[in-house]
Amino acid sequence: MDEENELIALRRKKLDALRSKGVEPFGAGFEPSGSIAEVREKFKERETLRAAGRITAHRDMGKSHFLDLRDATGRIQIYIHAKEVGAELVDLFRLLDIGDLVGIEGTCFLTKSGEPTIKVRTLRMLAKALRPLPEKWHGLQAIEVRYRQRYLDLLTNERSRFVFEKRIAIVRETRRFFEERGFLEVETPILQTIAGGAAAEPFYTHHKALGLDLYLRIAPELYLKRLLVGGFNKVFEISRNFRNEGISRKHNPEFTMLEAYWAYADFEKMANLVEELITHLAQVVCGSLQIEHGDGDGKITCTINLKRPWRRARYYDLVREAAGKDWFKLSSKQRRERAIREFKLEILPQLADFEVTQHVFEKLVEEATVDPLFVTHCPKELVPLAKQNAEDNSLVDVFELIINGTEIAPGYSELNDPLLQRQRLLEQAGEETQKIDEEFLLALEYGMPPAGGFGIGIDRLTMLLTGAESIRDVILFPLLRPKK
RNA sequence: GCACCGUUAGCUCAAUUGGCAGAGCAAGUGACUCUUAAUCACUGGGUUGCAGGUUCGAUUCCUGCACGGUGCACCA
Repeated sequence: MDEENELIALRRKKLDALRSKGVEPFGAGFEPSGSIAEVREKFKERETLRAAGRITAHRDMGKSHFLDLRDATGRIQIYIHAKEVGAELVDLFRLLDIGDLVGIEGTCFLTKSGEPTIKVRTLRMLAKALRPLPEKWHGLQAIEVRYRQRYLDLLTNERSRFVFEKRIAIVRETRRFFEERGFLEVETPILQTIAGGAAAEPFYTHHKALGLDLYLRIAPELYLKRLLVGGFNKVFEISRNFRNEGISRKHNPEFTMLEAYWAYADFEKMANLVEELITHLAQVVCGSLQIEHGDGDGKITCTINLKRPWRRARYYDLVREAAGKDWFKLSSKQRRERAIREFKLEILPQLADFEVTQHVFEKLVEEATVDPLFVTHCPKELVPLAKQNAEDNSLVDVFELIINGTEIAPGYSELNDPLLQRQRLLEQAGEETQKIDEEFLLALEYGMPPAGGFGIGIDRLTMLLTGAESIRDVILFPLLRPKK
């Protein structure tokens, strides 16, 4: 079908014409004087420079032609004059299209309007584009195509490229942050026989030679803790996790997680570390602690203030603030009535009391939070892998960091009692005792130092720092159904 | 999985109540020796996502399907 398209047919004809002239349309081995930004820096009138890039515009003046040559670093204008170059180059030039990749060599000069321009002396075809690029002014708008053919999005939408450059900077700076503090970056298995460390539906796969069913990890946690047992006292991993769940604005089936563990630290120390990390990233990546989020038209809808210190508050206090001072004095029935009538929540009758409270918390506290908030001392039912609070056994020593209505990072004082850990995992597994990671429990029995740990979803953090409203805008190739 | 919305030229978008499917960019031809969203003239380009239905007539109304978006559900 596409082969019938006249635009493609024409370009194929030009491709054939190039070959019949003995010009290879997909060249190799061109050495430019640098990236186009570097070429602009080296630009000096009458100097000879070489540049490589994609032709993105062609302004035809008859005998004079101006073209824009672009790469990710910038744009430079090149110039060809029909009477000042040989017939061979003119012929070659006629077969160029917008979108082609070329390498040129020529002399620097300034046009009368002062534009740095290279007058082409030789031109090498590097790659003929057989399909036209999206329109130059509006760029590529179709959301689906931007995800499916991300290269077109990156090529035509500067904003999109900035988002991914920021994401790259976030990962790079995160590594530097941890290395400066003596943390070791480690790699742990993605293929696991038991998908532990979180409660999520895993993907499964199979190893042929071993005849072994395997899962893709849902979290690296249980392996990082084995390393704490092994004496690596400060470790972190930036890793892809896989969860076989629904896709949404905030969920992609594969996503990138940062997890860090620090022996002898506790959840409060980890909260400090998270605060330092995120403010550092905001400073380096955004140059500011005021993060603006806007709607599609660029109107600013909210400003997140990351200035330290961040508020820390206990779970029960926050619930009382939002749901009423008397909330925990109410009967189970009264709470349900209030949740349904006043807070307009859907509360199914089979929910436990703590789940009713959690629903209220999510709606009234979480969704309303803009600036960073550490929620601490959660009820233990919500977080079974954390240490119990020394003064109140119904609470655990954890924080949940909330920014802009989203859970950004949970952190714990990690449970290191192997017997209690076994009990919690058993409670969680219920009937499915095969899901208990015995190797992990074995490791704990050798003694794991008390430690603080936390996890941050890199994707959601990138959303926060770039103002992206969808996780697909911060993942280069988000999962989509194949197009038939 | 459920609900709502969307899908028109290579790209960005129009199309009145159901009445000849259009524009800009891109493309082709021509003009122009400094343009830069170049300009000017002319030309080509469409199975309106796919399959049905209603109708004299469907981009428009109805049904089903595909893909996407948003919300819900799922998501220690």
